[in-house]
Amino acid sequence: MSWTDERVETLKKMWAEGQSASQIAKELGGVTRNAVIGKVHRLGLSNRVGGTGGKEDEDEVMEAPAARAEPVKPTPEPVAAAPRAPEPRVVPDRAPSQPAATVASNTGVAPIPLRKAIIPAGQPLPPQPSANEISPEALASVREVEKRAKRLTLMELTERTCKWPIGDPATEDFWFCGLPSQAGKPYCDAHVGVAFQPMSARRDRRR
DNA sequence: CCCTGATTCGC
DNA sequence: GCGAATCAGG
Repeated sequence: MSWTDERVETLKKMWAEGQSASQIAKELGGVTRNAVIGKVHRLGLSNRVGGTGGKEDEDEVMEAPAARAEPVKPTPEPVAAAPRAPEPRVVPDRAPSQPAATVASNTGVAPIPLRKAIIPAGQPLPPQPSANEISPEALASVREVEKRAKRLTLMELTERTCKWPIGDPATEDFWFCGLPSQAGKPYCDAHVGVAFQPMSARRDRRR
């Protein structure tokens, strides 16, 4: 494989989107993440944005919120014709017994009724009658994480990537979280927090 | 061990 | 220019 204009373009785009070198390599195919990183450097776009010089994979809740009232990434490109203004979010109907079981065997046929659970991606999330069984902390955490979701497709999921579905399965605005889910669990920490809850917590929150 | 990007250096 | 090997780190 060689770096055709098209492939370079994909590389630039994905790198700008914050995708990891390995993900870009997977997308392109025929190259390793090393190749991607090498190319990235040769293209002179090593520093993602701003140039914090920081490493990667910064967990937790940001660091040093100092003088920062503007988003870090202004998104230079308008992307395609994707009117993702409101960007509806689906709150998966989680159940300890078979959470998002539709994921594993998802053949495109998704639970349509979920559409009812669509909520606007607003800042304050008022106590919802249906989703109020989830702790506010967990919800906040999830929203935060989903911003940084790897946006994996069904095919890209592995044993250690979060399989939490995000978006509307009926549209193109659908992907899987994809963040690390190490402990052999199907979800990342944030989503595990929403998917699995202690019985006591559920009962306490119950009316 | 999983993963990340950064750098080196023979090709 | 390319990218595997290696380094440094979470």
